[in-house]
Amino acid sequence: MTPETIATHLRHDLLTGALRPGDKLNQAEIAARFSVSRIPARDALALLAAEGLIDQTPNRGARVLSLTPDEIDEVFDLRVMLETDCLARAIPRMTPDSLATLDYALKRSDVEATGPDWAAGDAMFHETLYAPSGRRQQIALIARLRRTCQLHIAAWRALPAKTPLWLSDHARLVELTRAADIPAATACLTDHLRNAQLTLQSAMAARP
Amino acid sequence: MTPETIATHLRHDLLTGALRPGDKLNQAEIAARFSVSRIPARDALALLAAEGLIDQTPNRGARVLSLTPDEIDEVFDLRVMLETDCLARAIPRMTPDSLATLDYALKRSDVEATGPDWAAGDAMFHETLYAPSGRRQQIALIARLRRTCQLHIAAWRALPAKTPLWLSDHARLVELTRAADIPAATACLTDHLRNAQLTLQSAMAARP
DNA sequence: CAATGCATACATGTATACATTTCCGAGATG
DNA sequence: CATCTCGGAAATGTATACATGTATGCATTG
Repeated sequence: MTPETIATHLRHDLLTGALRPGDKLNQAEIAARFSVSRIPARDALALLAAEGLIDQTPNRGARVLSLTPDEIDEVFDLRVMLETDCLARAIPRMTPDSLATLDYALKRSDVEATGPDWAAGDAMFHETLYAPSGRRQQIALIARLRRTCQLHIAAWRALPAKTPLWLSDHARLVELTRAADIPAATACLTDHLRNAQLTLQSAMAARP
Repeated sequence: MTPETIATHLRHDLLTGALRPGDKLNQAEIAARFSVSRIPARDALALLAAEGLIDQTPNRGARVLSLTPDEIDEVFDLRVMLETDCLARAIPRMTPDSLATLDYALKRSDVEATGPDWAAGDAMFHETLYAPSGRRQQIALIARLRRTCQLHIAAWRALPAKTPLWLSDHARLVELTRAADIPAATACLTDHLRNAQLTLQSAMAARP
């Protein structure tokens, strides 16, 4: 059981709502759960801290990242900026191959949408959408910001109710991408993200 | 000697060119240098990895981040996007107080510009410039990207020769910010960054 | 009764020792 | 002569034990 494996399990818990913002992560508990000493448990926490999913304070342990509504707005603004730019760069570089891969990703995310790991399918779809841009740094940054949002979305169960909506958004994104209509595609993506933002914000406002 | 302190020292070495991209970071050496066991040395490396300044590969140690010219271009593109946006948001929120602070930051960066830690002064100036935007996530992201560039700039000694140029850019940025001329200020900032990008690229091309 | 200080339990941080993996070069082999 | 294999040295990873720091409750005090 390596630190990466442990981090993967914990990441899953974080992104599915089993661990919620503000929750404390105890080294000894993690060590016991995975039958290792505290050292690899610490290493796993360091990995998650590097991804920005948890906050570590010296001598005070690790807590799940907890963003304020204002900070969440900020992150969504960043995502709109970075993701629309990435999509605009990806569209001119789409090949028949990458479009076929995208179709496949759409189908897969459709299937996973009703399961417990719907977020993984969503993330996979968007990664596939942006991949042809070839912007690895930017894509990694986007994935990171997406995860911090997903952390809160999962905790407030803010999206599953609107699954049909974002699935149709995805389908439309693929259409517009195939049509190489950059303005419409980026506008659609912006809408898609702003919707998620609103849904999350109202969920957080309803149950603080 | 805490891991944070060790990381601070190492970060200094990284951003001043004492440690260059691709260099290996040996846990035992770091531990010996700071008279601690390997555990805090490992923790310090984890902190630097979280900042994106080094790459860690399991069982194969840590190496200083080494970006390809293409990746550097990508990072500069991201910086232009994020920094101009941040500046555009900061300008309308400038107060007499923040402008005075900015003047002070300009003077300080001027003084430090000829010293060995010129980069710290540069970073401080830009942070002060963006601070009124109130966008903490964005500013943190910018600082991170700036550091990855600085890592390469220091290694190739790519900027010191052009110090007068970027100092005058800074002065002009303050002027335009005081005049609340957002288009001109963001254009100036874009130029400033593109110049740094070109200088670094040609330095890397000259001595690969 | 509120506030402060203290003691104890608990969590995190560090050192040492040992296990495992990787790296590098000597030697054999085709 | 090039390539492959193997062995030892060096580096990283992990477990255990101990040290240090933090938090919770209770007693004390104003």
